[in-house]
Amino acid sequence: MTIELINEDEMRVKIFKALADPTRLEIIRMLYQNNKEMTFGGVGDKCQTSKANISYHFRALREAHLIKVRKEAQSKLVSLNFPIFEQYLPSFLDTL
Amino acid sequence: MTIELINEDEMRVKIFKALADPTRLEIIRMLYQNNKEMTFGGVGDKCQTSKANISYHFRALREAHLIKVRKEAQSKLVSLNFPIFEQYLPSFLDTL
DNA sequence: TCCATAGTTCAATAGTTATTTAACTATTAT
DNA sequence: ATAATAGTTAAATAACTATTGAACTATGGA
Repeated sequence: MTIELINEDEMRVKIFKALADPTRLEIIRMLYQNNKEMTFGGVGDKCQTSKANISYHFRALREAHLIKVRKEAQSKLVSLNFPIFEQYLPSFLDTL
Repeated sequence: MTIELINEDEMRVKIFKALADPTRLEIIRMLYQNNKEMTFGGVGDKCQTSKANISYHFRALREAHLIKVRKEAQSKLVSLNFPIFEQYLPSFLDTL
């Protein structure tokens, strides 16, 4: 567990890069509209791309702190990290 | 003057790409805080990079419809396109 | 007309990003 | 122990992005 020391604009750049992709926008929208935790697989099934690619996109979202992930059995459960959206993009989710 | 036909998510991707850069964030913040039209040169002077590069960044912002530009004499005057921020990123500017 | 100012465009380059395939780890069930 | 399920990692590749310097266009002033 390493500590990241980045300033607010670096954070914004990371967040905007993470959101600047159709697949990742689709994931965010899915999580917002389902309004509950989903498995990586459950999300990935609805995006037509490889599981390796989904894993790549989840990493980008996680590194931007836009999602929270916890492990349960073989699966990983993912949900939106609302406070980050509140801080950096208030009301954005409602525009989706 | 060509017409662009892009859907909302393509628009979001374009906007997020445009904002995912420190120089462009700096420009947006400057325009927001100055709260008035500025010349390209006036903005560029405060960003330490070449005028060619500033021109490149302004193009990215303009293509994402985040700024409005009008020509006056030799100069170009730039200002924020508030309705787009309102539609796609409500309240974002206030977080800067 | 000639010069200065304000921006754009082009080509080159270095770095980054998205995607695929294949091989890997971890957990659960038989 | 083996197999199935769920996800990660690595290498390769193609496409895209940011930056620079030089050459260019357009406008205004001496």
